[in-house]
Amino acid sequence: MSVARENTVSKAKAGKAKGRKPKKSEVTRARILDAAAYVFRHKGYALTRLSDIAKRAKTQTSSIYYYFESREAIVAEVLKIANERTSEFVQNALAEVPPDASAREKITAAIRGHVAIVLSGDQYTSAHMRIFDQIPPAMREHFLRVLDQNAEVWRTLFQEAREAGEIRVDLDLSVVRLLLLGMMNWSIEWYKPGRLTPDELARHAAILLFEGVGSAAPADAG
Amino acid sequence: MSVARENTVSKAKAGKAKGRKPKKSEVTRARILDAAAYVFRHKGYALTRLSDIAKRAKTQTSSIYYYFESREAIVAEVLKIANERTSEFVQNALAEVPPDASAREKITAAIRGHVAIVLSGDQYTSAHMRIFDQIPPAMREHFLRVLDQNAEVWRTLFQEAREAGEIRVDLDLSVVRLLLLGMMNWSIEWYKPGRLTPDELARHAAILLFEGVGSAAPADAG
DNA sequence: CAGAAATATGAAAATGAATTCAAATTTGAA
DNA sequence: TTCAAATTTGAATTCATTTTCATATTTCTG
Repeated sequence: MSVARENTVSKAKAGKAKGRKPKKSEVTRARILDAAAYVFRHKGYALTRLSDIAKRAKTQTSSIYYYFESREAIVAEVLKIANERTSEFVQNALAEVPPDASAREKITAAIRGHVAIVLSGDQYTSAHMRIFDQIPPAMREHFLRVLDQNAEVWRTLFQEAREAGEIRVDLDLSVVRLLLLGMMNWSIEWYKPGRLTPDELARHAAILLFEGVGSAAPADAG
Repeated sequence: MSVARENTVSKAKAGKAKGRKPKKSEVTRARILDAAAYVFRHKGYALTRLSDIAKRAKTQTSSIYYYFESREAIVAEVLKIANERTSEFVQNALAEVPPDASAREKITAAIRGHVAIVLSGDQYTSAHMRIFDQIPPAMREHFLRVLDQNAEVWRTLFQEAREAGEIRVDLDLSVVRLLLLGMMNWSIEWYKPGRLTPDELARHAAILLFEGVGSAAPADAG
């Protein structure tokens, strides 16, 4: 029932390296990014001050400029990392289902992965959801393209499902995919940890997607 | 099958009055609000300048202060109107279904109403979606309460549906309701007029909700 | 442990926008 | 037509924040 995966989020890796000792500047840079993600997540783009970020990163506002060109550069980096993580989570979840699984099983796994990261409390992902449509147009443009690339996995999954006859033919695949993404992404607006686990939410979403809420209910809508 | 009603959105009514000649100041105030909604919708909260609003309303930045206390006061008014309209649309859609209709039919109608306003291009509603989580915490707090009140209609509908045995019992009603709202609200992020009508999108959402994509398409599906 | 490179700092400058205000203009009622 | 009230205006003011910069401190290497 539960997903065994080690799909967890760690601190921003300072430097691409695996075992190399991180340079001090890399650590600081990562600390600033973590702080930025946190503040952006909680305050939104408009209300976030460089000084808020500096405070949380235990440094000076002016020090930030040693690591980043500008405020925008920080935002861009946060969004980039968020995208990487989201895509990673979905990939990991997918990697766990056996290759011969049905398309429906794969999609269900992907849903669990996506919901997991969205609701993980990961600051980067949360920040992304929160600030995406607050950023300057040019940057938005850029990340829309990134987003669209990441959507490719989903497109493929739904395509497979249709070919396997698992999706009724009077529905538009794109619309279905986007509605599903909507359910999942919007959940960050209302989800509060405690009453409901992400996996349980994912189960609901999968049921809505594939079976609908009608039990053996009277379909008679005359 | 289609929404026969004249569920349309008009310019901000200047003054509560029905037939009274609108005072000039009321007209101007409404023009500023319309402009504000438009700019907020397109630029988001952070990037909207009072001067943008003024320009679009064909007035001066400083003139705005004759009508509104502050920037915040404008935002608050825009959100208030948006909430009124959304709730109105859903109510209207509901008013059309015969009282003895099944809960499922009512919910389907409500979905059409909600999607209709969300995708209507109405500046107020769009602005609401766009800026809601960018506004200052206190205001957010306030409007969350308003939102929750408006959600009451939906709660009631789902409750009815469950009592009528139209919703399988292993699902949490709140979760289902919120996932549905998510599908619909998120659609503003990706919907582009043209390829797909709001009614068609609503149909997809209703199918996901009640039947899922896996079911066979009914032979005679309108 | 010296000296260079890397990093951090606080103060000052630059920016950009919201808001205030006193005065000018327009409106509408008598 | 007149005059008070309503509305508009542009110029200051205020304010908060980003960014720059010259200098100080720390870290790392040899």
